Amino acid sequence: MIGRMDAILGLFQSGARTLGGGAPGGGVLGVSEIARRTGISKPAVSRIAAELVERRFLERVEGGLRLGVRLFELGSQAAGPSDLRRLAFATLADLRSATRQTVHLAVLEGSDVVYIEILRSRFTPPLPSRVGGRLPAYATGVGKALLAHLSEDRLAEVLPERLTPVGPRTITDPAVLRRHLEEVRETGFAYEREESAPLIGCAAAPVFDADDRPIAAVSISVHLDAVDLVTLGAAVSTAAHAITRQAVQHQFRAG
Amino acid sequence: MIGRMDAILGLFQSGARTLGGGAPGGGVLGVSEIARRTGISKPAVSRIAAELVERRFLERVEGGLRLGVRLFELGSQAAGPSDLRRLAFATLADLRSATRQTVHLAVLEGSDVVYIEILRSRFTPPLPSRVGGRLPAYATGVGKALLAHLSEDRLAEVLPERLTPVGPRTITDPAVLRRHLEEVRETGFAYEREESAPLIGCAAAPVFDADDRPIAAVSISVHLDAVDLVTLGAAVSTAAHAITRQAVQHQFRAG
DNA sequence: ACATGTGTTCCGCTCACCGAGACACCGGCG
DNA sequence: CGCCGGTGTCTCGGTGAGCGGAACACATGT
Repeated sequence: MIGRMDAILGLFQSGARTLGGGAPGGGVLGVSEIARRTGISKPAVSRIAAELVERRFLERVEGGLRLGVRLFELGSQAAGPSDLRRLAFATLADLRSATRQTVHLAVLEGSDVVYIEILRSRFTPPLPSRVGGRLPAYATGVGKALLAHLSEDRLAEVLPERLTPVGPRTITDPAVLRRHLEEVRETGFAYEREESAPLIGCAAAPVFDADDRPIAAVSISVHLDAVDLVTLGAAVSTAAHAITRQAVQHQFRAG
Repeated sequence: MIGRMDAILGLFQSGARTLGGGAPGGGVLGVSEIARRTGISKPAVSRIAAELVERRFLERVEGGLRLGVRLFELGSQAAGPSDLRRLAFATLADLRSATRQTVHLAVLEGSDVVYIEILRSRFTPPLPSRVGGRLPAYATGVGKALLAHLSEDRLAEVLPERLTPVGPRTITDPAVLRRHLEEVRETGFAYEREESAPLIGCAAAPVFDADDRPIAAVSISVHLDAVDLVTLGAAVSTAAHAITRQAVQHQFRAG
């Protein structure tokens, strides 16, 4: 049963949602704990885990199991993210050296945002984001840049009815968020102040494919009183446009 | 059935073994083709694929299926490779700037070598290796550095009885390989000339964990008549030792 | 019109997977 | 020592999930 396997593997990445105090050591879980958290019987977990270990989807280590090298292999070959990453790298690097701040590239996945690439800067305080990590879309700059360009019904099915705060000033009122997204659509870029992490703000802009569907978003994160967000918005917009051009040229399509 | 899913996903990465003429566009396969290549019935493939798409392990694109963003997420969180990568990065970067050549970090996976990190150099001709890609261990420098330090029985179960050539001068005689590995064990580093790719050679050295089990290997690849391999062997050895120290310090264990 | 490819749906049979329970093992505590 | 609470694995009988042949709908090209 694939669903069960999915549930099991999901536990290992759930740590990514708890970005704040997440253990960077890499999640190690035991059979019993997995059984408890997923509701699957212990024998079943043991059996499935054994098979996943055999195929290197999991790895046995002292104290339990963790994600295996096979997933690393498959993940590095996932065409969507990898292509986008390669395609955008030069532009992102330019953006970082121009602004001297940390640059993010992310895609929308369900109601979350998944980080595809992160170019860190010494001049930006360390951020909890990780490549491959998730954050609720409505709480991040990249997320809002993407949400703003969804069709009304797509947006409805993607947005949770309850917005739970992840930063000091996360928007929790859906109506406020709607108004916010409209503004993003008009100005062409999104900004965010302390909605995902304390003292951190960012400006973000969407990247489109040939059919004008949003496929990703770029952002620059800064310590809030360091730089003017509007100036950054301009920079991030031109970078996003540049990546859009390359995406179109390489016939990159939305999933 | 997990085995079937594994077989299906495996098809998408099999391209990595055909490094030479591999399509970098990212493999796109149709249901029928998957059914043909795996021997699974078409309805079964359709069903399994549908479920994998739903869970984002696969992605529907024009013309078929390809690896999905979920694998990217899981892969980036696979603790083993990611930790090793982070741990070794600074040393590898130093090694590259010291030698001005392309640097590889790889682990052993079955009888293949899987590349964990690649730092490319302008001064080395472009190589077919990719992060997450595989190559038979016996045909690469990193592979031989790792094989040399396996126990006799581990080696026996890992080595295929028929060594098929992948480069102009791949070693195909098991006896020759054994002698070669012994030499590697004595000198502490491995070298390779045109065994994996034409005109390319490399020097490689193993990284150990606290129990002296080999966990990874570092290599420097060069255009053959550019640099002396023995000099590189010294450089790569000291780098490997440095990474070993860090691995021990961080209590990194072999899978 | 046909032939040949694609991918999905129907449906009855069967065997692989499930989970309760028992088991072996470990370390802590009295 | 025995007892406990924890871990992970094994046995085993009953059952439902997943299997594949066949038929289907939809694109191609001739």
